[in-house]
Amino acid sequence: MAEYRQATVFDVAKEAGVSTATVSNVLNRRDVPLSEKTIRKVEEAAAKLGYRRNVMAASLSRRKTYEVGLLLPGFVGYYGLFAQQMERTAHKYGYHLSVFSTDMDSKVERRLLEKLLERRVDGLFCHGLAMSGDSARKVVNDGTPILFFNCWNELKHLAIGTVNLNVYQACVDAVVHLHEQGCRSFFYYGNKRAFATNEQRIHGFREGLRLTGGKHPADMIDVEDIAADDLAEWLAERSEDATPAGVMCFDDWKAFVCQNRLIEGGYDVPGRFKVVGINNEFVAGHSYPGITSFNVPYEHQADMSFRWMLTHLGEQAKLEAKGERPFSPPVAGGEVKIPLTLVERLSSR
Amino acid sequence: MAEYRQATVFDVAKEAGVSTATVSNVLNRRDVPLSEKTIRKVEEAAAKLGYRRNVMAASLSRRKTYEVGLLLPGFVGYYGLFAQQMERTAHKYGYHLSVFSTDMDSKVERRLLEKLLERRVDGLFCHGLAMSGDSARKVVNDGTPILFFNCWNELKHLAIGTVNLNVYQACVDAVVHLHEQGCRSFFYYGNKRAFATNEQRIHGFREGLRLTGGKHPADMIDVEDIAADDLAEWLAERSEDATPAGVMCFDDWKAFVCQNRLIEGGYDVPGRFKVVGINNEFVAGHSYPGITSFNVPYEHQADMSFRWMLTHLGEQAKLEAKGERPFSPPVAGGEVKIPLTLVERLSSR
DNA sequence: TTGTATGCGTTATCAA
DNA sequence: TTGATAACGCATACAA
Repeated sequence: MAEYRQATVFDVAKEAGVSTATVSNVLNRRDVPLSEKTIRKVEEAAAKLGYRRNVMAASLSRRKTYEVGLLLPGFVGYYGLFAQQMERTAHKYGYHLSVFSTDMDSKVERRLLEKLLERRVDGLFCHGLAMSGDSARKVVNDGTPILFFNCWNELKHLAIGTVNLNVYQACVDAVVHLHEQGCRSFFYYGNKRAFATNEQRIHGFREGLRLTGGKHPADMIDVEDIAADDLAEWLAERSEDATPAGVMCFDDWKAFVCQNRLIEGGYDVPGRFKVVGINNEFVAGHSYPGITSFNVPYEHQADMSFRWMLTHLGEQAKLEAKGERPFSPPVAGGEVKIPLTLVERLSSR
Repeated sequence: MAEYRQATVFDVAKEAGVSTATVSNVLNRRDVPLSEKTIRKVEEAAAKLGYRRNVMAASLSRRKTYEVGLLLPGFVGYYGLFAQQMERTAHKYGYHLSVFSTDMDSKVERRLLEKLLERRVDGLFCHGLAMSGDSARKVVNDGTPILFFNCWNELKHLAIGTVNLNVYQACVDAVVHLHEQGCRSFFYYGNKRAFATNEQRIHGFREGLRLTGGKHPADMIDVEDIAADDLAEWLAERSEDATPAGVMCFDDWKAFVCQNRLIEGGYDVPGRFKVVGINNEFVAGHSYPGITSFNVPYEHQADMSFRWMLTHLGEQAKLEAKGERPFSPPVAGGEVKIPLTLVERLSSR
């Protein structure tokens, strides 16, 4: 129905018998003084006409979009859950979030970035795997603030800050945990294509080995080098039968694949092999055996990221209105580490 | 760096020594005739100044945003994968996609919808579970075209069309398949809270029972009524030991939970119980035993939806430019059924 | 083939 | 406390 033109401030102003400026003032609850009567008049007129503000016009006039971008390598697993939380957090602070997935394709990445800048997003949140150096410099040069999360490469110096899950520490903890559970040989099942986010885990894994005495046999596997079908055999050949071997995996999905291939091969989990993942996704909790993992405080990570960004954008007022204490970020360009917490399950008991 | 004001068409025009209209014409490759020379001049000027079009201004002037909304009940599993595909498809057709998750909360739904309408989206894609009647009517009344997917309730009559996965037929096929594999008793493990999308499956399940002779024992289970921990025992009590029982599940995640609880309870899958899911997610393919499921043609579903919407928006030209055959939608307000294809795995062999 | 002028719907700056 | 009015950046009918 309704081929009527949408009502504008102008229509509302006429209906209420005031000026457009007054309408705008009422509807945006500004700091200017307004009489109760005009407020009521305007609000009634707006309701009557079904007025709905035009975001384009407002953004154009205000020279601020209240839109932020989120650039991810993909949509599944951790990425999707983080996106969902970021969206909630954005709305909580009165922002609109545009989520894009680069599919790990640099052509796509460049195109999406261009789209984001054309939309004049007020700020950009970006996963370390989702942005190249060229793109990052383009954004900075454009004057758009960028905040990284899960970024461990040199690009982070271009950002206003970085919010990282402490996967390093998680891997340290995992090895220590596996050792406590009786493991005397260790494997890391990783994913080269995840670059720095993989290397962080490797560092943690090594540190864990060091802390547990130093000289247990250990080896690295990568999903790129060993087909899933060969995984169980590969692990069995390289580990003793007497004591359980611990397998630290890149994430829950790798752990899931690893554990299922082991079981398929007839190896007992957790008797012969113990498995640990990261992210504590649904699949970890509902597998049998349940997969030991690390819980991610999504809300905390998202809130931290957003408050940092808002502070940079000079929106402290907004934070305080939300009852949040004014956020004092770490050193500009610094890094915040979000701790992950171990969730023990049958796969490592 | 760069606290310069962003370059505008005006700046480009001055730099190139032409008018803003010419700049706009060149940059939008319109149907108007343009001399090679001015095209080059304008493009060089734009590149030199790092000009980037302002989407707000363009949308405002054009009275069209090239933005469409996608309203989902959540972000995980099928929803997330569909969102990712819709985003790709949107970009392919030159549109921007704003994805929102209602989290199955009607307050959230209303707020998000309002945001979408404020942004003057050209159209709205909406999951059947993500929109109430009031909201749907508000959208229609607003004049914004809406297209549903996976919607089986009466709301679909408010839409320009509906694109549904044929889960009914999938369930029919599943029961027939399980029967062929030797099952002589059947269960449907569903999810009441998914309303119509659950009922479609139930209808299919019943039809499958009818087709396979009619009088095999069968029963319904719902995730709301039976705790996952009790599931295995519940199923065992209600099925004979002599022949395998088939469990058709709402989706792969339910199948995953079901299968793992059965294995945990010491029941053989697929010997004692055979399990089938829907959606063919990663978890189905990489479980052990692999879970028989139904593959979803995401790209097809997304493309079909988009072309339907674009046709409604009068953008046939855009479709043809993309080399697509002009889409002739089914009856306006009609329903398209997307077939799912069985993927056999060990869980039902 | 190119330029002029106007409109798009808000917000913000003044002045009243 | 409220009202004119000038931006905001782009697209487009119409004129040249």
